[in-house]
Amino acid sequence: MSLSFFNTLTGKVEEFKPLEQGHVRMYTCGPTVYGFAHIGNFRTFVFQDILRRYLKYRGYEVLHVMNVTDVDDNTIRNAQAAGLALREFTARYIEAFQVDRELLNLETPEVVVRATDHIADMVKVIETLIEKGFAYESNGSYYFRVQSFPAYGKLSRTDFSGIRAGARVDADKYDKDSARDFVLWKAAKPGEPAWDTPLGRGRPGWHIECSVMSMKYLGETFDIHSGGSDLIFPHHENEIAQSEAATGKPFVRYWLHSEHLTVNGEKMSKSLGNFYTLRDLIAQGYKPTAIRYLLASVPFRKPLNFTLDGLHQAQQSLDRLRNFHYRLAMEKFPAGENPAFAERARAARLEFETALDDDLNTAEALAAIFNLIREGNTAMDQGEFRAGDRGDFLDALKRWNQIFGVLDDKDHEKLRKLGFVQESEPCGIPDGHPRPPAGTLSSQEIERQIQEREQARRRGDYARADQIRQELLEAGVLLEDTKAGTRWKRR
RNA sequence: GGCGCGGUACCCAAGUGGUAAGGGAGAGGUCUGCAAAACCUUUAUGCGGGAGUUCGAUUCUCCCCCGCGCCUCCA
Repeated sequence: MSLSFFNTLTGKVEEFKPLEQGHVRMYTCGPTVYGFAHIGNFRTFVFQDILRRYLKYRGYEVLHVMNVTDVDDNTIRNAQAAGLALREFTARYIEAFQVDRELLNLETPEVVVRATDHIADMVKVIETLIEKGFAYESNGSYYFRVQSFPAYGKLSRTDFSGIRAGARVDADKYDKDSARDFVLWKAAKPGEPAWDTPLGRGRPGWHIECSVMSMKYLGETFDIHSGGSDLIFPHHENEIAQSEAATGKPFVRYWLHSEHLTVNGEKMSKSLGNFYTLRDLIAQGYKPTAIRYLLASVPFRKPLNFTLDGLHQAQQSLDRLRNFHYRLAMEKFPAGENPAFAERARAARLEFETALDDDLNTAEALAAIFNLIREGNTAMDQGEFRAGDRGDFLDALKRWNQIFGVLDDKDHEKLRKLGFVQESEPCGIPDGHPRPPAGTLSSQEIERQIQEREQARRRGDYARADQIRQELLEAGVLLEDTKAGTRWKRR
């Protein structure tokens, strides 16, 4: 089976064929930087990350552009509330977003662009739309005339030909010819940031930035555009209208939309106030990789109901994965090899590739790797696994992890580096179980104490050995005595 | 009202016209100085309800029930 995606535009799963062989040009809608992103936002960003990783895995050269919306009603309002200039205010949350991305192991797109760096480009496209008769001016603002673009509604499968009864017009804010028309350029208001342009003094509307920046870096027609399902209408519908009206060419070939993250069965959103940021969860002692695992484990087109219990389960699953990886890497096996295991590892690889080829079915890809783990453990327990089989299994895990990006536990290092781990500060109590303070001991110190415990064990001083183990546990470090030696984990 | 998504074991969650992946949790077992951890085994005659098509449906069709999303703030 070849790589296929569900395309919102056609409503079907379609084989993916990029415009240019071997190259993929894709645009993803990034955050509006007026606060910390919440994990609902990150569900989409994790999906987009898995998408770009898998495209690369499949041998494509990926040119990925992501935008940052740094001017809109929300950013302006919050910047004013904070008493900061817009640019200064948004810079803080852009930085926070980058920190969160690093914690979640999200790859950096080839091009990251800010709306306010592209005002002139947007003005040019709006001028083109005016020249071609798709846009009009009203009280210093400019609007796209939806009626002039017959294909309007093709993405969201909505028929706008009839007059909608009860449609409300926000005429108190702006003057539009029709309720459906959307703003391209907003006339300056007192006290708001504004740019002096040939269109007059004002600021861009939200939708125009994505059209302009995507086409600037990717061309007038490109392969993939993705975002959360709430962007289908009106944002992406409007992008299509603006872009295709301006160029006369198809805008995007494959539209990919992720379903929402819910909490208690309701969409997680800032307006509902029912959201968790990454930082909220870290403060409660949860690991960023566990969050990534959870967000990645449900296929992107399925709703995902977020619970702390679910996050705990994700953490446990991740431990199982890492335990096997550790055992595979560290345990001593008899010399030789068993060809059946090389074949088994290869089969597992094909299974997860087939799963991901099918519209990025991450749940099946997980099943493929867990089946390999179980069979590997059994073979090791029964003494059938050979030293020469190690490489094949490691290779399968490594390839799987190129997509999932959760196998290595760098959480503690990253949290420390990024200033999240305070010396001697205890973790919270996430699920009713008290947790010992974590992060106060360096890896070197832990290793040293393990050495000391080993010596105590060898001379039969189990009282001392158990004391060290207990002390480490109280410092948030769990010891495991395995055949391959003593292993430690931070809790 | 229009459009769309979902309802699978205690929890999370795949999937197929031919008889239910995987993970968590629970239970049993193995290993270990001890404990912990780890590992193995095990847990749905059943896939929201009803009718139909079929040799056979959880999977297709129709009707119904429930939850959620979008319908110019929103990943």
